[in-house]
Amino acid sequence: MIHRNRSSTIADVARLAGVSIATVSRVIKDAISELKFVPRAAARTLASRRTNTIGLIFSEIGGAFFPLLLKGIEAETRSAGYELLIHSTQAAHAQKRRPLGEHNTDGLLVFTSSLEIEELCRLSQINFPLVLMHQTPPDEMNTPVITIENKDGAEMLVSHLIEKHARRRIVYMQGPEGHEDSQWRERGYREALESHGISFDPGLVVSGEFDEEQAFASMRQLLLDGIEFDAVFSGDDDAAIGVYRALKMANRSIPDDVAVVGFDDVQFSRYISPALTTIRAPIEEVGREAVRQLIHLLNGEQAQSLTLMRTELVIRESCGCSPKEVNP
Amino acid sequence: MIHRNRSSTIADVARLAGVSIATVSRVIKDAISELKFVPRAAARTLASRRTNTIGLIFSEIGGAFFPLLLKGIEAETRSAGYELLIHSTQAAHAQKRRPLGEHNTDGLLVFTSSLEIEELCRLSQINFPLVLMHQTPPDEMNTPVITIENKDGAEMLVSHLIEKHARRRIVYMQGPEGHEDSQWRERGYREALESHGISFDPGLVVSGEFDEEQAFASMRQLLLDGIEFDAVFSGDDDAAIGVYRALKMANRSIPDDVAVVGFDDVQFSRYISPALTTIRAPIEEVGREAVRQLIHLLNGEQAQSLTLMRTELVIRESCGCSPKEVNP
DNA sequence: GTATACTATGTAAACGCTTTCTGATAACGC
DNA sequence: GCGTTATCAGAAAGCGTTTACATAGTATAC
Repeated sequence: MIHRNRSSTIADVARLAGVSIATVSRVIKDAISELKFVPRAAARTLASRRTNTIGLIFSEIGGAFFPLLLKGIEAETRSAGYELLIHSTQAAHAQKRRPLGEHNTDGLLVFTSSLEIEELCRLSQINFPLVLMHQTPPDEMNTPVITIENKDGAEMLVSHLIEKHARRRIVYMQGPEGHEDSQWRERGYREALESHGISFDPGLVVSGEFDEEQAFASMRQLLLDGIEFDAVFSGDDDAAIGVYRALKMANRSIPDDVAVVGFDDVQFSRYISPALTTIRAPIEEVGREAVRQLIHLLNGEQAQSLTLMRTELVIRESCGCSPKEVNP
Repeated sequence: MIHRNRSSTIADVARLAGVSIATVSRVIKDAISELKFVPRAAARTLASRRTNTIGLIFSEIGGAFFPLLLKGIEAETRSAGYELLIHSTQAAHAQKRRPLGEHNTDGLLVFTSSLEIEELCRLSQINFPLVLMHQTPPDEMNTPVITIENKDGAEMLVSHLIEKHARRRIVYMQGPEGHEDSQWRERGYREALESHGISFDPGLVVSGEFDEEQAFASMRQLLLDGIEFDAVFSGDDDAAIGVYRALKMANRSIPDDVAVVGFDDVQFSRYISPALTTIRAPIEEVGREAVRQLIHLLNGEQAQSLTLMRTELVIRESCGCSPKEVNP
């Protein structure tokens, strides 16, 4: 704020109104618009010990997933009267930068594993308000978590492939190592197989990293290796794009030769060809709910320790269902 | 030679301990990390009169456009050592909320018309560092602007439709009223027509609002009205989706009956069917550059008053070119 | 060996607001 | 009428840093 030239302070307002500074601080009603007075956030923060700001820590802003989450978070944060400071821990995890924390926010929203576990513990220990999204905290930490029904969703999806489309050799394209969403989805996948009497084949689990390119590469390899399969459960929709590309390149028809399903239902999923059958995750709502829980914490109220959002099967064409059954 | 027993400097300690000064210095650092000391941002801000924070004002976080822009902005902001405070002026424009400004940021990035013109002027008058994206400032304001070659892009696109695919009745689906990108694109559209001896028909300009639904509705109407056309230049890629839907519903083949082209080249553009021919706008780079210019301003240096980013024609299938010519 | 320039260190004054405290005045009960 | 309590301004004490200033100590030059 170097460039402010003689902008009015609370003292100016007090003088104009003929009252004390304290009065102005209390009764910030009149005289303010007169001088276009805007309280200096830093001074306020320093005195009141509240930043009035919520921090969001995220890993990758790129994907199709992020805008949905952010939209929910932004809207809810705003309507609660808070500011939003965002921080992405892209690539250089080792960056020296001081992360968001007690010094500049009232509370933190943390997505997946975008924050080192030790920093998480530190914040938790000093009782700093924290809400996790799509990540279970270590046992000793009692931090609210918002996540989605990954297992149920995956199970629905895979069961659909088995029951409606008679698929038996279903590839699971998993996400990044240790990614919780991916682990739960795999569990759902396995349970669906099991409950339909299909034995689990580790050779059908490949790495997709929730990333188009990686998914493409893994799919190519699978095809080159001559592994047989009649369906692919792509860990998320982004990876499904890579799967599509690899299959088309190999002249395998989707869904006739290989049925493909995704997870998340991001914007493009309905537009790709064939339209992707997937699981709709209430991503925006996850964001909103996370903020709500954090606000509870900020107000000293109790927060719900686990919020599990329902997921929903969205049937389109890539599983083998016909376009007619599809609603746009 | 220590005359008195006082005055132990870091060098004395070092000498006495038989280690280097650097070692002693490191000990101090250790003490800091030992106490997990993190300077309070507010106090720092108050004393130094710098927030070390850049503000971003945006209107709609939803679209496919936003993540790209944000990614560039976030990365560059971070690498310059600043924090990022984001604020969206969605829907309720009249919200009482105090916007980002002198009180909590060092400078502001403003996208399109997401900030009222009078607030813009106010900030400009108090010499507050400001950078505009995709929006020309009022004359008296000397604020740096980053924008893209909208006109050139549009002209390339339309010329391609005319020259390569012999289209003559080309619909322009414009963006929101007063949206600068849209205005320039229309100008490019008109110039392309003119330079090919095609007269401009106002009846072929319809409203798409850069929005899928609105584009869908306008397209339906056009079809119902029986207006003849053999191509559609959709103001942006989001709207192109709506155009696709309306045309498919009316059983018009893309690109045989109607060629469709978009603008922006967002993530899904290459995946929809047929793959969308469009203009690649360096959105992420716009974000980066905007931050760079703002940093210049913050450092008291001169900033470039206008940065015009080149756009590039991306030919896919929706214009009528064959898939073979396409690179993935 | 002294004068001078320079550096490191300590001290104290902002920074602009919130909040607690204090005294004065008003309202109230008996 | 007096004493007690509620009400309300104004005064003043922070809030946790930076920074300007003063001071002491050290190196450099003659």
